Amino acid sequence: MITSKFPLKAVPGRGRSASGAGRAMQKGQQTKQTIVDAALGLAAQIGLEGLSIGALAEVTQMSKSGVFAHFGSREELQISVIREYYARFSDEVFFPAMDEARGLPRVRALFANWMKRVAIELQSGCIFISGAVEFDDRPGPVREALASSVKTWLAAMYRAVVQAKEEGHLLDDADEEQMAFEIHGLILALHYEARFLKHPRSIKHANQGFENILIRYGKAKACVSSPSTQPNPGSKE
Amino acid sequence: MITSKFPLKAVPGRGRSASGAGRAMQKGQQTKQTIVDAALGLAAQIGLEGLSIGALAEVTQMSKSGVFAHFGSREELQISVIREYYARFSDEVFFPAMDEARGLPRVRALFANWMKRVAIELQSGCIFISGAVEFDDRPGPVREALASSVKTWLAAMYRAVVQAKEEGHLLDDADEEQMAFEIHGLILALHYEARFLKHPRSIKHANQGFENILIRYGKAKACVSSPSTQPNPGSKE
DNA sequence: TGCAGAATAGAACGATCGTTCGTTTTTATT
DNA sequence: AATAAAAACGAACGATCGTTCTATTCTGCA
Repeated sequence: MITSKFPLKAVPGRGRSASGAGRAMQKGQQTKQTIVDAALGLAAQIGLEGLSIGALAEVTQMSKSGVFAHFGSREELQISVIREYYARFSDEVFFPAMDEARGLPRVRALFANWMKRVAIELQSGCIFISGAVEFDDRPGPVREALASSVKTWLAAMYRAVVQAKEEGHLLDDADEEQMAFEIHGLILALHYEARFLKHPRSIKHANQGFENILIRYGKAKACVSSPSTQPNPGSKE
Repeated sequence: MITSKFPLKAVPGRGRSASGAGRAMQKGQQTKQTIVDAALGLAAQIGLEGLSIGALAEVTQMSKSGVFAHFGSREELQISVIREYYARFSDEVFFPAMDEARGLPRVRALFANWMKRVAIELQSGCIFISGAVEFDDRPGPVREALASSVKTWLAAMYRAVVQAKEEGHLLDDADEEQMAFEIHGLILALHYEARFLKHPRSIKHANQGFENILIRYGKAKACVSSPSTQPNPGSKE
């Protein structure tokens, strides 16, 4: 399913056995990917903490110990799930938006893809959101892996906002960090009200909220809302 | 600790034993309150799903069965915790704000108290937020109790915004539902970035975000930010 | 001071959890 | 086809979970 490689992707060449110079490993990585896929779907519904090796074994039609052997611990399984989620998130949210022109168009694309990922897509939840709540008081490697992924993504969004200001799309007094915070809030409110409260107008509210942020921070001429018809897509990265 | 009664407070007169006309019940309710207090503190840290009767027994220095007997099921314990949280939330956020003048001052007070409750207060989390993530895919009476409490509170905030528009404090084209959504987003972003990411400027961002919402929706003359010095506190309710 | 009933304790249940270990099957290479 | 490593299984472990049951302690009222 995944089509490209990412900084946080699992490194293949770090097997536990120090014997030999790593010759054959095919079937293992393959079923491990199957397990992680199933785990990701499970974690999106019941959370990272709700992930159980027993339930995972049932879904994948394997034995508990067979599943367990691929990770060595439950925490390592959770971390693998986080890495996989980060990879898919990058694939669906970040990279497609890089095709848009630097500045406001790219910020628009990032927000739109983010929204699609968080609430519109399937009925599964976002583990960047559920995980934050589960691990905000629970230190350890899982929390660190999650926080690292989230920070990377939020920093990417922040960077896009900074570029928008550099490109002259935002007012001179625009606080980029503040703007990124408010955008984040819209996504969180969307996730909360759409998924938990089943509020039918959440998507509209999130979109309108984004436009309001642009009314506050954007220069008037840059506030047209058709991101797909940009005149100059070939600007350098 | 709780000083007043609330609509969602536990009803005292529904004991399980149908025998007799319910004469004496003092110690029971008292220790039940102790248990709920401890459970609330525990749930605020590890979530409603993380609540375990065993851990609760340890904290309260009671036996598991002794704790259990007060609720009859884990779900009933969770619901009791939700009711208690709702009561405290009302005490600390809603009712104090009712002393402020109808309209924008009251909206300001509600937001300020909400912020205090969610992030500034102790290091415990907000179960209205963590619970939403835990139960957004888990139907049942606990989810219903939680959603009911949250909806009651969000409706109260929405009502205050509607009143602010009625009082002429907001622009005529202001969408009250939209504005309440954006305010909710600020609180959620504050909770996320302060608690999980430990971001030091989250509180400032939330406050600034609120001011930005007022810039968008409020009439200029009503945008002064000193809610405690209102000229007419004696307007009718 | 008794006495009924409420409140708590204690032990045990079946289930599930993550994990360990020894064995067996499957895989990839010679 | 033979072989060694990798992969998966199956059973069991100690722990903890929510819950049930019976017995004991405590409380409030006559």
